[in-house]
Amino acid sequence: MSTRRDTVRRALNDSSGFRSAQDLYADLRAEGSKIGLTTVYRALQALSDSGEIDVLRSTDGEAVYRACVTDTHHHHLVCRGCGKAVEVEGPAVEKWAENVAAQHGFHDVTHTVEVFGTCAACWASRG
Amino acid sequence: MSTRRDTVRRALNDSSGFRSAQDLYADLRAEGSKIGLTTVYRALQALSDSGEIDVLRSTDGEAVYRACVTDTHHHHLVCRGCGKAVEVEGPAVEKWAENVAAQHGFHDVTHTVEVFGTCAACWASRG
DNA sequence: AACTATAACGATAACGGTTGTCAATTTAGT
DNA sequence: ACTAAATTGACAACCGTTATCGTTATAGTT
Ligand SMILES: [Zn+2]
Ligand SMILES: [Zn+2]
Ligand SMILES: [Zn+2]
Ligand SMILES: [Zn+2]
Repeated sequence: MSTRRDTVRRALNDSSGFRSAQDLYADLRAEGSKIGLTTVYRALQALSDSGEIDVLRSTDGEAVYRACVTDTHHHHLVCRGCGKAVEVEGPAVEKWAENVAAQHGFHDVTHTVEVFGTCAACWASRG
Repeated sequence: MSTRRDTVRRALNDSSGFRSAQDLYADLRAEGSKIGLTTVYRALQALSDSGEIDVLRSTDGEAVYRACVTDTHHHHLVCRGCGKAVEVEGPAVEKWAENVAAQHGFHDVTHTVEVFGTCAACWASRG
């Protein structure tokens, strides 16, 4: 198994929120690593493909990644201020998605559900 | 009010699914319009800013737009094959999102919820 | 209608995130 | 050690989007 991939995974583990490839690249270079940007992208791709990390698109189209603790299906509550993310489950949402798809005759259904807000800390420090 | 903006809005109305800026540009040029790509982007931006159309990010990061019939808060059931989209409501989801955010002390909450699948027509024609 | 000020337009260049290329380096197997 | 295969990283290419800027259409005034 690749050393670089482990490096990227560890860097991602060190963060509590979603990070972009370029974020992680900057972090690693800042701590002295000689890793290349291409390798960071490749590692994230591989980790994402194998389901080890979660990926979603930020509002401006950038791909952001997270090493989640939960290994079952879940969603995220993300702070707009600091980027911190909480893993959440929603049985009601899962049911609803299946039902609404079935009602309209859709098959092979997936869904994306993300909740955004301002966390307590950011809310307090903003006045 | 701008003529070009109306042109883009009409082109979008003619489609039942989400379309990208480049899709719409291709459509309009194909039907003889001399519109420029920049203008299509500008029109979509303006329509999106004024809330007249919905925008979301496709899985590969491209921005896609739709002229929705419903003018209240809603979500979408989108066909992966033909792009057709159905507007759906989910009171259960709205409740859940609010609750989960409140539980974790988050304020000023929004959410994105999209359901993807293969519609009946695409499912039948695919075997 | 003619003139002017203002806004809209479109070709092109620039931008930013991402992916492809390929030679160099590292790793794994013998 | 020696070799074959995989990994790496600098660089260029790609693609969607945005900024620039000279041109054109629109609206208001005389
Ligand atoms: Zn926060
Ligand atoms: Zn789910
Ligand atoms: Zn379909
Ligand atoms: Zn909603």
